[in-house]
Amino acid sequence: MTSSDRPDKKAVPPGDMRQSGSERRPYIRDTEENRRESLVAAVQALVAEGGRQAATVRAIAARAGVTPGLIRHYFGSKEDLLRAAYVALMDGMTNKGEEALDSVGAGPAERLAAFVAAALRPPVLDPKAVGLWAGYLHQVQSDPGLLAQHESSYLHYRDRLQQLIADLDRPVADGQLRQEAIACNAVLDGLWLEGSVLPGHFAENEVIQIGLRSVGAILGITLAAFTAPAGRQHRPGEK
Amino acid sequence: MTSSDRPDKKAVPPGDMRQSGSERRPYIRDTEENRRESLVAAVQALVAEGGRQAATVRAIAARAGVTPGLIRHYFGSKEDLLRAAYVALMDGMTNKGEEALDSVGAGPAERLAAFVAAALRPPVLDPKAVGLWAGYLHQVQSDPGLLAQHESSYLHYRDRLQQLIADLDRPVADGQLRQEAIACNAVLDGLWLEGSVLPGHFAENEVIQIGLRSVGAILGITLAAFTAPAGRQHRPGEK
DNA sequence: CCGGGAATTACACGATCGGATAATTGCCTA
DNA sequence: TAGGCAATTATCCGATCGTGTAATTCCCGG
Repeated sequence: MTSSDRPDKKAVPPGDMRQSGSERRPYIRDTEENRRESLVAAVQALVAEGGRQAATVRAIAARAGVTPGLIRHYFGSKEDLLRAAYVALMDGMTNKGEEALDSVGAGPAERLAAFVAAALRPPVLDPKAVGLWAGYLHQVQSDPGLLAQHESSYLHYRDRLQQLIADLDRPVADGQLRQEAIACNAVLDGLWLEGSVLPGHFAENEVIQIGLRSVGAILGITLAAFTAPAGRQHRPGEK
Repeated sequence: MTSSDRPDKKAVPPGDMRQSGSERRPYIRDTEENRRESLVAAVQALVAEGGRQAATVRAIAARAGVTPGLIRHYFGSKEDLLRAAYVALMDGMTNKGEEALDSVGAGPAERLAAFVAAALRPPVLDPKAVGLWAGYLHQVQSDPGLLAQHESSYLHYRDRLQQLIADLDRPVADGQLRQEAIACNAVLDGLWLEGSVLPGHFAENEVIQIGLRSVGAILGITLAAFTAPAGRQHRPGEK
């Protein structure tokens, strides 16, 4: 439907890119790493915006600035590329929490609060991120390899959360930590979902405040209701 | 002349359905309502299992036991059918909570607990339901009509939850109910998500117990940790 | 500065998609 | 019970999908 991609035959190139005689498109060689990253980024952008159906080989190639043949050259097939893009997504998501812990003090409650807040603001809380996650859901449910990857990432994130909870100096019963981690993780997931799908229904930092208050209530403590640190945790390499 | 004398039609039927002479498939007339419901149900099943990409006109028709032409006959286009299926989905989801309240006592805490538990067990907590929801996410984000429908359903559900919270006899501050409703709704959403995507990671009724405990902690009360009522709330007309 | 080979593009093909239109048939009614 | 018409099916069509395969071009090592 998109008239932006080139038809199969060189019937009439739109006239904007290549003007005159049917000359072959010039190109520059690039490293394998760069090309793979470009293609993965293109897939993530397309899936986030329009779902899996929007990630056609021609659209991916156009977004990455190459021709469709490269997809098959660097990845065995379109399916392999989608798999690689999902793995890259999960790695990036889980790393965001770790990054938030680097630039904060050593107090257990403070660190937990920073972890919670990081999950409830961009770039994690973002309509694009939810779209990307949703676009991959069916593939995760059907592909055993991706399901294992998802389980691993989920448990890793939850274990990190549980460790932060355990670092608080509270008397805990047996098996209590696990259920608290599940509950707090659910709060983060739910707020992430609602805040991303329906932005505009929440005031600035309201989602973060609710998250901190709820996690604190579940754990029986009071988390610092500190508002946005405003640009402190921006790190090179992030968007 | 591409050796495809039979473009679309089954050049060689697998031999299971229609056997020999090309006789026209017999059919029975049905009411408009039944046909629409069949098509909507087929769409929901296909989207839940394989995402939007699996809901092709041919697959939908096959699932509904008709031929693709009927889709265009009863709905203007495939897109219109998908829209109708989404509206039906949201209506069904929000009604599930109301149904759970019909078969329970009048105590405010008891009613809230029933509402929470209903959201955390089948048919609401179900991998298919999450798949269906995810399959529609991009359409919701892009289609203004569907976004309005989603907002309406979401707010209706949250208001119902807030009303149940308000019915508890507690001293509440100004604006507290809204944030509590958002937080409790987030807990339900998050547990619904995790429990559906990763079944098997939680023991029987564990999700419900965590949900009751978390909602209780957020509201500062203690919800009855009652386990499964085991078949009491099954209602005629439910699947 | 110039060959050689890998990187990249170009092109073609079969499958399938959503949609349009014509043909047929089941069923209500008179 | 026969006629008529809406319901349903059958068939075709252009577009686009993913993927092979051949042609071309950039770039590095000598």
